[in-house]
Amino acid sequence: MPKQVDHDERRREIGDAVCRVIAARGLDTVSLRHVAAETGVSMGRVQHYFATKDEMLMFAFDLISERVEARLGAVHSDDPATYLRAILLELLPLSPAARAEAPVLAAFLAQAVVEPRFAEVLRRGNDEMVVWLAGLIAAVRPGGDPKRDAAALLAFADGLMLQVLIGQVSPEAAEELVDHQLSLVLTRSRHTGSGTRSDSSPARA
Amino acid sequence: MPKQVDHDERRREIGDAVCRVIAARGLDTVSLRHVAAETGVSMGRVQHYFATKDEMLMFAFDLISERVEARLGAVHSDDPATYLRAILLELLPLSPAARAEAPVLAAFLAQAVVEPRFAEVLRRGNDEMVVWLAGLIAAVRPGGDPKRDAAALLAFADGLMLQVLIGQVSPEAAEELVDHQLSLVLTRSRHTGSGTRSDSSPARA
DNA sequence: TGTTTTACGATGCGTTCGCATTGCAAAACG
DNA sequence: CGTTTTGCAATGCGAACGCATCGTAAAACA
Repeated sequence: MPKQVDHDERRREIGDAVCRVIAARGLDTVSLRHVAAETGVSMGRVQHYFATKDEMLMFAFDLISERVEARLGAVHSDDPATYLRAILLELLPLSPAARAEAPVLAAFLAQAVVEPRFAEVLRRGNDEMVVWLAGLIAAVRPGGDPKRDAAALLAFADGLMLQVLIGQVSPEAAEELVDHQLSLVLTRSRHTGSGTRSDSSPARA
Repeated sequence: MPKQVDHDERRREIGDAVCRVIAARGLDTVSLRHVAAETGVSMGRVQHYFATKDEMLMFAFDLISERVEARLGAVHSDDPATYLRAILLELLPLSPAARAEAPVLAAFLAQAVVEPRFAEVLRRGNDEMVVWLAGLIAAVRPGGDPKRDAAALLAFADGLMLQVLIGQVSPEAAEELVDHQLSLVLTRSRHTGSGTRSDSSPARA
């Protein structure tokens, strides 16, 4: 046999190329030939490490998921409010690493709308995030409904990520929006009731 | 010539089929043949009304954009807070119409990340929304930074739309989150400062 | 050292794609 | 009423696709 090769390492190389293709031109432009070219190897090699295109895409999905997770896990702070802020900012395409990964996440997020297999993985990750963030929120501001606040913050962060990606919101503005949103969530929100309804009309025409 | 036909009507029929294909199986599965089959006509007809696939997709994009706009325009209320709430809820896949359009929007949103032509249109629509919502916010709660609040609400709504689409958040929970978020934004937020920073450490590891 | 096994490059196959071309029935128009 | 124009179906073409197959250089193993 030829030189013993690190199987997982090779797979990561190819998976990384898949992510680059997705980030540069979209999930639908991923083909075995493009990925091979991006990796700088032959198509046969790609096929050697992935039986099907689908398996390759799933691997790439797991790969960026792990990377985002690692990036989030590397965030630390003793102060829960600072910690929370740092985590939210890490979800946005602000750092070079996040800027590289966010378009890939966005592509898989959209694909999850029509492919339940992706959606399931995303839901699991999001559920973990809700629990995590809720703990931090409760530490900063006891009482209220920390899980609800966490879910709202995550929706906000996801939407903001996309807005930054399409150039709707600048990185600086995004950071300011995060700070503002955090100040809203962390300062009060004691009540558990339904919120804002200020009259009883059906509000639709 | 054969029976005079309403050109725009035919184009809308086909564009509608494009949206259905996108919603059911994703933007990348759109092909002239699939669209023709979905419309129940021959491929030649599709080609007769759209010179290129790209033109067809752009038309479909404009089509759902107009529909969402129409849906938002149909919302009315005398009370600004109720009005604002109704608009935000209309952005979520809660009604049957919105449930049909949201997956299409999500697909184009993701495509906009790698195709600037889509991004530009989305940015314009979003800018209008910011101005619109900011006016309502200012009417409910004078002072503060209504444009910032509007931008934050839109990011929140976009993210929440996706979370509902992937089954992460139920429609009922989404409605409650909107109410909660509105109560946060509309009740106070007087300050203009940078927000939450609670210590001076860099917050990253 | 001979054998086997591994890691690939190369090539081919059947399908599907976007798009161009062609043909023709039918109705509007002179 | 014939001519022209329009609306479309049908078909063909080259490219790209995922995937299967085959061939082979090379290293681990006996």
